Amino acid sequence: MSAARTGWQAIHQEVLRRIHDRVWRPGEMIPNEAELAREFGCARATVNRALRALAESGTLERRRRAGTRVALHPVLRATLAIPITRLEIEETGARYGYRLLESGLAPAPGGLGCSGPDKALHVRALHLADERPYLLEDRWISMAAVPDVLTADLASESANEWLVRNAPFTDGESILSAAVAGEAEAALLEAVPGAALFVIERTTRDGAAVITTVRLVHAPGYSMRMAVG
Amino acid sequence: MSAARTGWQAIHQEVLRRIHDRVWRPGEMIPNEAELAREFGCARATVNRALRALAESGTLERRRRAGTRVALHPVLRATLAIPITRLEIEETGARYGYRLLESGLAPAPGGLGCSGPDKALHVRALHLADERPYLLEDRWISMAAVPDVLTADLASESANEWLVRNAPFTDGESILSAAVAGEAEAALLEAVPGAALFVIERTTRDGAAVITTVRLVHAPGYSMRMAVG
DNA sequence: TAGTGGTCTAGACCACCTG
DNA sequence: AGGTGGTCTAGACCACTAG
Repeated sequence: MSAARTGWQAIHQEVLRRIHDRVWRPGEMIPNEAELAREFGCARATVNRALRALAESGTLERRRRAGTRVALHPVLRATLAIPITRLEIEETGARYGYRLLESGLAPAPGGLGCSGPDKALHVRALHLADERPYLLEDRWISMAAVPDVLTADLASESANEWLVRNAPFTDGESILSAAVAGEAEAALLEAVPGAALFVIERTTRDGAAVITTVRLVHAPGYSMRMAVG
Repeated sequence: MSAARTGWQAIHQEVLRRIHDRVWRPGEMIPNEAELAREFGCARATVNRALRALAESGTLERRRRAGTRVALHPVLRATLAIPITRLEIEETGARYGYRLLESGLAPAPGGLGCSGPDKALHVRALHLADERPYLLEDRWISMAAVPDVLTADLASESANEWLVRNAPFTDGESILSAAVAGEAEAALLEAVPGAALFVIERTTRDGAAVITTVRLVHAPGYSMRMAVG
């Protein structure tokens, strides 16, 4: 198990047990750090280490002066690892394939960049698993933010992978949704028109500047697994 | 900003800057804690605090004896808050509505429980936003794990909400996918048959015992936003 | 303004693992 | 075998905020 007989993990575990067993109920205050340190016979810093971990995971709510309480709405946080598409496919044991469909400069669409009509690189590509369509990628890359992308050979390496290695970013967001396959998409993904497709639209930024916006359309049958807890 | 002139957050920020500016490149080793402590003029524990945070976010990889290196594949972790459905709807400013469709005991389906054919409570319900269908919930609740659920009034409070308050869990998983609306689902969600629906299948456990398995089918147009970074 | 968590320190010992 | 991160300690000061 993840048990620990000593140290901050033991305290972490014991606090979790008390919450689980309703010794400390949601919304209730728990003793302060000094008190718990006395109870567990350790330094306050050790208690702090355990309670901080529980606060970071959303189990506890801590505020100076106000003290520590059990979170009222156990805000579940699901964590999702977003790998490079090639690795995602190879991890399933399938052979990875990649086909560049289209690549060219074009005026950037609305969302990309902030200062007027920037130039952008528009790339469409298909990722394959065991020679079968797996993911359709439709991407805009800001030339202002990543001019070097012109030197990349996007026929042999996906924009996804090149960007991960060469375009540092600070933050971004993803929007997940479901969409019906149109005729064009269906043909590329070897699906029937009308099939349900899992779509991810992701934007990544470096500070305020948008680096890239991408629409990822998965072949039918795709599902995304997330751990909870 | 999230800047900090002193303390571990300053070190956290400076390390991020060096990675971002490619002073330390992906896969490269960085100086050990003692060295950095000398450079920054602080205690080793302070450096440890900063580097540990970066390791937890996947930016650094740390191993005893081997040292600390910049993560090779910046494993993006997207965090998703899973609120109570009622709160999720109310946060958009819409009026929340709830309609219990069906509730009854039945032999548990395959995945639920581990020891033979357990009894389970099968609940189907519809969540509404501004009187319009928002989410169709089809849930199995293990009677072995949560016998008290029989005392709940699932006509006035959703199983979702009752479970969050009364059935502590330790872990679980969610699977996201896209599905085509069948006739029955379409009717309930006031959608056209053939529409693309966003589906979440979630299982939560308490230790080894499954508490509940639920299939959540969202009305067309639903999307889920996740922060990246 | 007093009490709480947040952080830092200097030192120490330990667990792990690579070379 | 020895160096690395992981952790603990005892004490101190600081930052925030409820009352």
